Parts: sequence; C-alpha cells; structure tokens
Amino acid sequence: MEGALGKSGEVVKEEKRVESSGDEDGYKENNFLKEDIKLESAEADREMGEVRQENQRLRMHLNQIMKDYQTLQMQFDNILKQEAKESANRAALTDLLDQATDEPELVSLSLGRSTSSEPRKDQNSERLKVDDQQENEGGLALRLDSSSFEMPKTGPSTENSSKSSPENSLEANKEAGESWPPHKVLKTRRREDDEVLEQNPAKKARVSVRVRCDTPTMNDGCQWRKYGQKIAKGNPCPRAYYRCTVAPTCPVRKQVQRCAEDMGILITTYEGTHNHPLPISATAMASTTSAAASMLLSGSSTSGTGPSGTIASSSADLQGLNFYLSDNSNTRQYYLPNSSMSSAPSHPTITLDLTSHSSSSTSSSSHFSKIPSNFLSAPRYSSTNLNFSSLESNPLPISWTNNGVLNYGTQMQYNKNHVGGNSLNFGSIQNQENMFHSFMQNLVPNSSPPRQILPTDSIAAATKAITSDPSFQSALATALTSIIGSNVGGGRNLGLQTGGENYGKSSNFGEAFPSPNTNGNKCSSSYLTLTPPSAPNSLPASLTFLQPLQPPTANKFST
DNA sequence: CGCCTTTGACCGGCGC
DNA sequence: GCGCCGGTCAAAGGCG
Repeated sequence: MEGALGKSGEVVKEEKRVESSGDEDGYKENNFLKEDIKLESAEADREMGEVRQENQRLRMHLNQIMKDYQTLQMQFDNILKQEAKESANRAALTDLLDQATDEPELVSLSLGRSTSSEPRKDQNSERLKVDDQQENEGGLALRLDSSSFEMPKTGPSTENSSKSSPENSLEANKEAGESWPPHKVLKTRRREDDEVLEQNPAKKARVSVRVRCDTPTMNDGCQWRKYGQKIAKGNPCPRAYYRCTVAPTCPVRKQVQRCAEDMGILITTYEGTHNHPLPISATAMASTTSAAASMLLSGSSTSGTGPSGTIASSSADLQGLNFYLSDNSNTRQYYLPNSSMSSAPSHPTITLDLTSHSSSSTSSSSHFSKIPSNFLSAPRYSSTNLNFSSLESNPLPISWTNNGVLNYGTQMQYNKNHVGGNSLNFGSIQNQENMFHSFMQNLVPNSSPPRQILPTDSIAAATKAITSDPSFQSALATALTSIIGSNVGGGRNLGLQTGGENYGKSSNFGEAFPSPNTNGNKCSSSYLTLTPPSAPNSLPASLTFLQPLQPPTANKFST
C-alpha cells in the first residue's frame, strides 16, 4: 500500500517536470534528450525509494512481530505462574485431605482436577512433597523441565539416533564381515552392542503404547517381522516380538501383548530408534515414541539435581489429559501401584496411555488406577506415563464412523473404505474441539484429504483435553517441540502426516491375541505429530492426532 | 521364490 | 549352582 502511494507521488512530480520543460521550442530536441536522462535518473531514484520503503516496511513488520512475540511470551509466562500457584494450592490441599482422611491415597501432581486415586506409600510422601515443591518452583509442571530437553547435542537421546547407535556398530561390523554373521558372531556383536548401550542408556529406553484395540496389532505404519512369541509370566496372553524390517540393520523392536485384565487393550512396547527413513505413515508413531523416549531419558539425565538423585515429577491433569513424568524412584509408585512388570531390567519405560476411560462398555480399566500392574513397569525401573485417558467426569465414548461422523457410546470403529473426502463432521462436539479439528484440517492440504480416520474415543478425549486449556496446550506444545525438534532422527521423522497409504507389505497380523476374531482390520495407533508454527500468532506447535488408513486385507490370527 | 509366521531350543541375567 | 524368566535364534512350513 505504501509502495503504491509512493509510486503515485513520484509520477506526479515527473509529470510536473515534463510540463514545465516542454514549453520552449528551440530547445525541444536537446530538452528531450535531457528529459530522457532525467527520466532515467528519476526512474532510478524512484526504484531506490521503493526499495527503501520496502525495507522500511519489512523493518516495521519485523518490529511488530517481535512485539507480538514478546507480548505472547509475557502472557505465557503469566499463565505459567498462575498455574504454578494453583498447582501448589492443590498439592497442599491434597496433602491435607490425605492426612484428614487417613487414607494412603497418592499425592496428586495434577494441574487440573485431581483425579488419580492410586494408593501412595506413606514413606514416599516426603519425597513427593519435595517433588511437588520442585515442580511448583519450576512453574508449570508440564514444562517437563524444558531445559533438560535442550540437550540434544550432548544428551543421550540424540546420540541415540546417530553416532554410537548399535546399528552403526552393526554397520561397521558389516563392513568388515560383509554378510550377516553366524550365530556366535551375532552373540558377540550383541554383547558389543550392549556395551554401547550401557554407555548410552538411550538405547534401552522403551516406549509402551497402550491402545484400546480389538485387532491383533496396531498399525503404526512401519514394517515388522515377527521373530518370537512367548508366554510372559502373569499374563495368559502371549507376548509377540517384532523387528523392524524396513532396513536390515534397523535395531528397532517392538513387543505386542494384550492386557491381561482388559483384552481390549493392546500394549505395544517400542525399543530403539529407526536408522532409516520411514514411511510417511510411520513417522508419527516414530516421532511420538522417540519423543517420549527422549523425554524419559532427558528426565533421567537430569537426575542428581533432586533428592536421592531424582528429578521432580511432572504431572498435569487437565480434563482428562494426564501427563506424567517421573523418575525411577518411588515417585512412580503412586500411579503404578504394586507393579510386578515382567519387562527386562535396565529398561526405562515410558507408557503412552491412549486408552479411554469410559470408551467401551467392555472396558474396565484404562486409567492408571486400574491399569493392570504387570504391564506397566517394574517399580525399580524408570517409567513414565503419558496418559491420554478421559475421565469419568468427562466421558467421551466417541468413535468415528465410515462417514467421519462421530458416535457416542460405541466401540471404536474402523473404516475400510474410507479413501478420501473426510468431512470431519463433528456433530455436536463442543465448539472448542470443533475449532481444534478445523484447525487441524487446515493443516492438511485440501488437495489431499486426510486419509486417516480421525481415530478413536481416546483421541477425542485427548483432543478435548488439550483444547480445553490453552495454556496447557501451549506448554505441551512447547515441551514436545523442544523434544522432537531436537531429537527425532534429525527431524526426518517429523512432519505433518497427510496420508496413510503406505502400510508396507508386512502382514504382521498374527500376534498375541488369545481368541481369534474376524475383524479384518488392524488397529491404528493414535499419533502425535508436531507441526511447526504456521503463523506468528499461532501456537509454538500444534498437536495433531492422526491415524493411517486401515489396510483392506483380512487378518490372520495366531494363538 | 522370497518373505513371513510358528515354535521349540537356546542364551544370559537375576534371585535364591 | 540351579531354576526361573525374558529375549532371541533358526529350522520348518505356509502363503502369495
């Protein structure tokens, strides 16, 4: 606009000059030549002026952006301070209530409503109080101590995906030995790898994803090969072992097992970091697990600052979104009571709970207080939980139908024929959630309609929870951005997921499911995908929940 | 034919 | 040292 005005002004001046110089005939030709030169110089001057004005405009815009950024930063800090105060008050209140009722209830570290009800060991109360204090001093609990996530260049989680990873050592060995080694050599290498792993605990971090899923496996977009199956102690359902086959040297493995107390819940545990480019449909889960693992490891890496070498637990509970971060000491016990997990030792485990508390009539356990103890983690090992469960007070038994229409009070449904044109009709969802999904839709190019079915009740619950509190959203986004942006495979696993056509050729359907069913679909995981900010006024990052399309093939089942 | 699952055997860590 | 247990291997067979 300013440029246009400036241009018009210059033109008027030139016209005046031309009019005043065109009166005398004797000097006409010379004057024309001079006028040409003058015009050229005027043209140059005008262009210079335009450039200057453009420069000035850009400067003004930059200043405006900086002002906006500072304003938002101040607002965000204020919100954090307020929530820290509220959290402190709640923690104190919870302690008082515990003492008054003389029940061994846990100390809630929630920012929102206090909902957890796991028993708390009395001997842990002092530690918990200290942890709470640390949280509150650090501001919003959900901050997850973002400073600890700024260690990608030196921390173990970064090394995880690069130099000293086992796959690299494998590759190094491969260069020397060419072919895949015989058994004994493999064993030797495994030992070498273990040494590397010991030096770098990130390798052993595990991310466990709990998803309500009626189908044998969760489709995470990656390509897996089953290499074993075992009956684990304490669970009648066999545990299946899968190895990533996208790349022959990929060290990533996963274990799939049904929840003993609730067969509807599928527990998938990922271990390792992919050392290869992933299919688009697999990036989200990889990002999520990697972020979660790095979160866990970051927390572990900061140990030593707190009492007994522990970090402060972080927890946020906002309308159903529980976000736990704890160390490997007793702090975990108040949401993982009486754990007797059979997972391998020295494996810090982070659990992403994407089950919905009241999503299913067959469900009896989805919140942490009801999670079967033998599937979460052993008490002595590091374990972190990200609970995306909805709460009793906020039931969201929502599912998507083939038309993308939400249902309430039904089991999750999967769409076989859903190819495109997902209208995301959210029916009677609250405005905030509607807006959130609309925003998410805007992130997906219209030319390629989201082929993922926006997933399940749990996702709806998580979405609702996140959208319920903007400050929480900001905090979560900031935290996850700091994690993922710095850690996930050098960013190669990041990105907005726009399609889920790649399901690989894997047919990893046979899995730990005791009673075969005829459902031809695999459950797809619920994805957390971070996207970069699209506008100065937008959130630092947006949190999306996406889901790949279901494969059209039928399932095979194993016992 | 290649890739997959199945499944019994084997290995190593851990507790007693 | 022994047994338990989680995890892995690899031969055998199935499938497309």
